[in-house]
Amino acid sequence: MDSGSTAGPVPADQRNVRRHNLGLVMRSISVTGWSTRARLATATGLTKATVSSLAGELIEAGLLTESGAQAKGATGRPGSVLEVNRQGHAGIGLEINVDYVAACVTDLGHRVRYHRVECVDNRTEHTASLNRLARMASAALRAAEEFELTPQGIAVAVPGIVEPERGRLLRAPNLDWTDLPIVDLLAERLGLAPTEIWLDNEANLAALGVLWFAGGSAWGDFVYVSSEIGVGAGIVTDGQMYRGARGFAGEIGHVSIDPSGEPCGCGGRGCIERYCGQEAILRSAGLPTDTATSTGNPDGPVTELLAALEREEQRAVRAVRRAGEALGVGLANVINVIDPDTVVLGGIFTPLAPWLVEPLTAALAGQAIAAPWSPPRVAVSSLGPEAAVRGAAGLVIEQMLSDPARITRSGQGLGNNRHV
Amino acid sequence: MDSGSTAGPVPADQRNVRRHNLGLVMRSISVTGWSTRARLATATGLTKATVSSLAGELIEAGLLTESGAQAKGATGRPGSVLEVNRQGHAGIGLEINVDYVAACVTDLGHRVRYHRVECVDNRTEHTASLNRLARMASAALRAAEEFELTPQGIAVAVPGIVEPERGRLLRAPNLDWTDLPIVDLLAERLGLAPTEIWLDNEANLAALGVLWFAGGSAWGDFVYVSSEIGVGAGIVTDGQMYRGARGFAGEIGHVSIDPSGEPCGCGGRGCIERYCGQEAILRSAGLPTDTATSTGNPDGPVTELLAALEREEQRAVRAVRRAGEALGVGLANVINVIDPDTVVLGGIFTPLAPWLVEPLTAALAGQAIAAPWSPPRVAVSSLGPEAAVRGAAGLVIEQMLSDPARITRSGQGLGNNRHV
DNA sequence: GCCGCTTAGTTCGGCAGCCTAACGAAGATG
DNA sequence: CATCTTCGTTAGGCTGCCGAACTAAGCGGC
Repeated sequence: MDSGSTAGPVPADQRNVRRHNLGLVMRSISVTGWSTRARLATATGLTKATVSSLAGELIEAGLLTESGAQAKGATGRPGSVLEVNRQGHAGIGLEINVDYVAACVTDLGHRVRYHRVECVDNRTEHTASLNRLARMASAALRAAEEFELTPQGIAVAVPGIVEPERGRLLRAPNLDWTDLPIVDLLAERLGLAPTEIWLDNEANLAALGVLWFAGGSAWGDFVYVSSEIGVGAGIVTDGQMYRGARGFAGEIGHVSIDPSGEPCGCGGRGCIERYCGQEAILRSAGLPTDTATSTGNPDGPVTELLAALEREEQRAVRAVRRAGEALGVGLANVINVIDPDTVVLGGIFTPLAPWLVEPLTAALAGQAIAAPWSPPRVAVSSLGPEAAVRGAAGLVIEQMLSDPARITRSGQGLGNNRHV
Repeated sequence: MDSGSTAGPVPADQRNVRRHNLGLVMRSISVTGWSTRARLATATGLTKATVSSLAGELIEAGLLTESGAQAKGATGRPGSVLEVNRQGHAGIGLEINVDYVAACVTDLGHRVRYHRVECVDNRTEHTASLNRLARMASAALRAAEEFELTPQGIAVAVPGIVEPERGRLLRAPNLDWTDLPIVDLLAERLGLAPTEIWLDNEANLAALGVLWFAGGSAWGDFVYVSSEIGVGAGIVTDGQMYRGARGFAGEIGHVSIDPSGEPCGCGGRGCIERYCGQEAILRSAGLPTDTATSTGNPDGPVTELLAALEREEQRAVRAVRRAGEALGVGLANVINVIDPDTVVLGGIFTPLAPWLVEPLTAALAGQAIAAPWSPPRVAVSSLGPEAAVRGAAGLVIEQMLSDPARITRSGQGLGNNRHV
């Protein structure tokens, strides 16, 4: 939860150079999985001498491991292999959503080592939900310990509008929660410092999850759109999340595609959510909309919808096609404004994609201004509803990758600040 | 036109530190107008020793001037005043728009030293327009020389979609120009290297113009929306332009507010431009839409519209109010997606603001999701149609401010590369 | 008018961190 | 076993920031 933001202009000195280059080496290894000092030198543009020094520091900090020599056979001395240390640090991701709570543990190699989901309706008193979340967090921390991983932070995804600097949830319409200092409440329950816990919007973190865990870097700048109970989007530019001035960016669910349309709970009319939200699709398909145990639940109404689609029931197919069309119209507007390379569909859009994509693409082609000579790419996330928790855990991991110096300096592991 | 973009990850060394700190000092002086070494040290967080060294280099490069001592009277030795050098380097801005061509010269202090507009219809063969533009550029260069300013670059604003890296105009619907290598064509006519000329979208540069020449830094992240013949927007985040993956960001004119609305030339339906463009407003006000000599022309139809509004003619007032409402509905969607602090109105919206803002604000309040607890601010640019040329000239200036090292190193002034 | 006080700017030595160059290490090849 | 190639380390040099000491310049008190 450390601000990390631009606290005004700041002078640079050699430490910045070091920090930058440590991150550079870490990143470079992270994308290819492994490397050697010589390879790193050519990949990063640094000299062998400097890479040696940087690598030494990263190994010291437990971020890299040196694992024997490179496969022999080639001419010349074989390099010694450097890998991201998968036995060292870890990130913890948590998620509260309308109808489930989830936790996961990820190692520095972006491997998911632990993952739990509990289906439960959180549209009630928030205390119970937070207690449950704290229990799951504790379990995840214990699991990490069993794997001999030292967690370096916790990130929490929530389906609402957030003030990341202060760790507050401002408003979650679909949970009916308002103005909750989630980071503080959770820190207290876990006995951790609030600076060790981050909070962000579910769609934003899901976008990052897709970026880091589903090959999203190949998509360039992209908009991740997902539907669960609500419809949200996360915008990724230049490998970074675009959060907007106050962190409200990506509220695509309440983009209007028909100003004279049906009124929405947000006060507006004709919001995308009214056409493409889970409930809207189910209703228009003539299926029950009992969302209490839907998304994560194999017996939920989404499963029923999928079954109906498989059976080619016309009402279901038409409902999904209409949703795709509406989404396309709304997304075209988004594309005209932010010009992404790709649109990525997630959440329940992932399983619905076979029926959704064609009408969506058609609508995009009609309205997106750049469409004629560079039509927007449409991709489907393979993560489905897991994207957000993974993104949360990934956030912690990525902080280590891009600023390894933090670990180099600070004491190791979560919760150590208590004793200072 | 130098790419400057991220050519992959790049190693950092002490030179980066120097570059950063040179920029820091330059920026710091630029915002306050003047400073002293001691003040700079506290303002930037650098030490006096370092600031001294940096200032020396900047003076050497002609970016700063040292002008006598600070006003006496206070206790202690008075500092010696450092100012941005207004007699040194300059930026040249050019603009081609539908019904005029403009040029301006700006000094390092963001002062406009020269400004010319010629009203002319450019919706014809582009050769004539480019010839005219080159003539105006030459005149501006001569003017700079007369002021003893050395131009460091030229930036060109065009009303269309652009590939900034290659300096090509891809498509300008309102000019009916397609795929023109404007930078190359202009460089040839002026005998300059293409790397000394930048090209960008008119709305983007206008947004920067507003940021740098009309106190826009107080607005935080903002969306600048202007209407001339078309309706365009520029998005400024963190003091920088948001260009999107391919530079098409901000094409707000073709955001749709009614998917069953009137068809638009872009292929879509119900585009904002059909409601808030200059022609649309004039037509719905029952005025002639002869745009050949409108925006820059005191006898043009916009002047007539303003006169009608002053006379409180109902048809004109209703037309503008309807435009404001439509713009509000469209902007609400934009705000929900990119969450700016402020919306800034420019172009012909500037004079229309007294009649436009109220219905616009009302529409925003109804549909923007964050409106209830932090309503979007609406501001009006004082620059009107001059914003884009100024932004273009400012772009050159800002490059010098944020990376003074470029000048420190390179030969002085435009066109010197010819002789290398 | 001299002396001390305060603030400004410079000089100098120290240190971090990158670079170049040279060198030892480890395997392949003949 | 000598030679070749590539890898990684070590030593020395340079850039650039910092801290501290020093000089500069104005003010005010006696």
